[in-house]
Amino acid sequence: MNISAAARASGLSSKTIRYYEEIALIPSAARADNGYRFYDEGAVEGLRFVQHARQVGFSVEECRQLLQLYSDSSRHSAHAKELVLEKCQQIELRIKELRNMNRMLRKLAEQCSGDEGPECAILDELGREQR
Amino acid sequence: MNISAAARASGLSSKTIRYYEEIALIPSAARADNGYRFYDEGAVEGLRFVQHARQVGFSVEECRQLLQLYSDSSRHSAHAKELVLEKCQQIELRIKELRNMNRMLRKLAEQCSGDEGPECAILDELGREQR
DNA sequence: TGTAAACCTTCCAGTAAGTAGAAGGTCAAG
DNA sequence: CTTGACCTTCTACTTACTGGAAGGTTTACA
Repeated sequence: MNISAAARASGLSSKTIRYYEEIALIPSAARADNGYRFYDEGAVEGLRFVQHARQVGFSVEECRQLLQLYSDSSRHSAHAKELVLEKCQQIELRIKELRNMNRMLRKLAEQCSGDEGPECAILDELGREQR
Repeated sequence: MNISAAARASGLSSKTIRYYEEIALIPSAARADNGYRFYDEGAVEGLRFVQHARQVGFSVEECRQLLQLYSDSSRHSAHAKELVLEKCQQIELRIKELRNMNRMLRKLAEQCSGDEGPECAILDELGREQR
């Protein structure tokens, strides 16, 4: 399986796979005689693992930790669970922040007539002092 | 008012103010004889404007557009309102994405016993094929 | 046999929005 | 006169890739 097939199989792009190898997130791929990288099922599993972890919000560095756990036979599942629950909390916090922004934006939009005239409560409000 | 007072007054850091000047988001500050930047109320208003716009989720480039509107006497308030509502939608989309991630994370956490043993549904699941 | 498309390789540069730190000048207080 | 808190510019680092250039390989087709 060459890199673009591995990309299809894992949901990553070829570029991203090379990048992950470069930063040693994944081990260096084996090479064919012509210098092309090739991937077996085990290698693709590692790629998928990272893709899924990234997809649910883990950073690349966090993926590194998860991969270590993945290949550590003496791991405690509590450790993985802790990482997942912590990530949950981070995401919930971010959602709260975004909801707050949205509330402010809607308040701004409400105050603006949205017509052809130049007077605009949004722009006025953004320049004003208080919170 | 020197840069750190302007920073306090606007809610930005001195570093960020210099950065915004460097990328020409805000006009170059006036200079005192000693070479220090100084800011009058008008300049601080510009800084506050950007701080508020960033706070509600506009990118620096979007701030540039908003500042143009801000200083355009022939503007239509509809234009500002449109930018705000579009940003609302972007944020709502992002919230949906984050909620989806959270749902997946919670599902993973549920399946994991979270004990001292090595078998872990989270890690298994991340390496597995399907969605 | 030639060639064109579609792969692959490496390397360099750029993105967003700052932040950190170094080296050095200035100013106010005691 | 020194100490600390300012200020200046400059360079480099961050995150997680993405784009593109230059060049090698493989495969399909005329």
